[in-house]
Amino acid sequence: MVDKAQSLGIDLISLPLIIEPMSEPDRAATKEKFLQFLDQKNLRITSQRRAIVDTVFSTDQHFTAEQLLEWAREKDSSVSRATVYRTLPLLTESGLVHEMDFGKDYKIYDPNYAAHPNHNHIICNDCDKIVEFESERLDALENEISGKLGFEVQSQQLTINASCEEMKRVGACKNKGE
Amino acid sequence: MVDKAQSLGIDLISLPLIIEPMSEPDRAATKEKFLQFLDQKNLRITSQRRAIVDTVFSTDQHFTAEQLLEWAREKDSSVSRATVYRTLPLLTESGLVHEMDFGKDYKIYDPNYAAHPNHNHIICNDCDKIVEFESERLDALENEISGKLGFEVQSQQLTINASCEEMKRVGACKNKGE
DNA sequence: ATCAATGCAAATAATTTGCAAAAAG
DNA sequence: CTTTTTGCAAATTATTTGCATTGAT
Repeated sequence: MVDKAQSLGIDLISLPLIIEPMSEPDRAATKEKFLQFLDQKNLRITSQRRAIVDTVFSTDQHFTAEQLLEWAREKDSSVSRATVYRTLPLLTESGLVHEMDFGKDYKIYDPNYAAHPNHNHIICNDCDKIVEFESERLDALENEISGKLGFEVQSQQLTINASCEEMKRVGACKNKGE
Repeated sequence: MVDKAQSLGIDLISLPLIIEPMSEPDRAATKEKFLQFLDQKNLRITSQRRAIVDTVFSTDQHFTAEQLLEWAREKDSSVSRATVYRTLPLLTESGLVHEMDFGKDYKIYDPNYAAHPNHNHIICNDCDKIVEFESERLDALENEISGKLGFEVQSQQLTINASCEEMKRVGACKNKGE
């Protein structure tokens, strides 16, 4: 996508981009990285961990701990809630999954940071849909601001709560129902 | 501060600004707004609510529910934890205090949104100090990005986790210990 | 064999809530 | 007086943890 746009002479720097879903090979490669991460820490690859990891990297969807438990149990019914909660910190520590808090009473996990380490979220207040996007201009501005204030950015999270313009015009959100 | 900079010909749009603490009169006016908010909802101004509200708008510091309880009890020892937890949603609903989640297991409340509705936070990983700043360029970029993606911004939160450059050079964080 | 990892069930901790008594208007 | 608000203590809920057992290497 980037190559195509560049060949067309489009100025990508000025474009905010909705991020593409990770491809299956990308997800498989990310899973492999996580297995290596476990190996480096001399952690064992149990059948339960394998079920959890397979689940996490089989989707580009956000998920909660409870959803992960449910999905992982479809692959291996012996997976317990405790093991899910013990595995999630390993996933976030590896940097391949990010933990997010959108003000609900549960955490949300995002497996798309491996491919898009600086992406951000717009949450539609009408349909609760979450759109992921990245913007190089935004990254640059954050670096500039932080530098002027005497800091160096290590990570950042921007969440924009928004309404669909469609909703206001037509009275219904085009994203509704997904 | 803004006027001074403008008279000097400084381009404020390009400057990220660390926000100034709210002045005592500003805080008093904000408290008044909240009392009006209670009145509009036909809610009673009890001695406990008065102690809580006096506490909240006597500072520009962030606080937790537990801290608010402790501080409010210094003004009125009859304030209970339940009343604090029942009053916090009123404060956030009024828009004069914002609830924030920085990944800890408790919420943090910020009374500075009345004066600076779009401000953001840089958290120093070395000393945990939180710096509040605002940037019109950032606001403009967020609006532009949202618009291109078909949304209209309603609110936003940007948190930058950063390290002090001072820390890296000198090995100690100049903000440490506050 | 050895030691990490598991499931279970109990523990934690922030926040919420039912209820009878107290207080605001 | 009437209705809201309170404190208390019990409940809730996501997450964490102790421990005896199981399983990976």
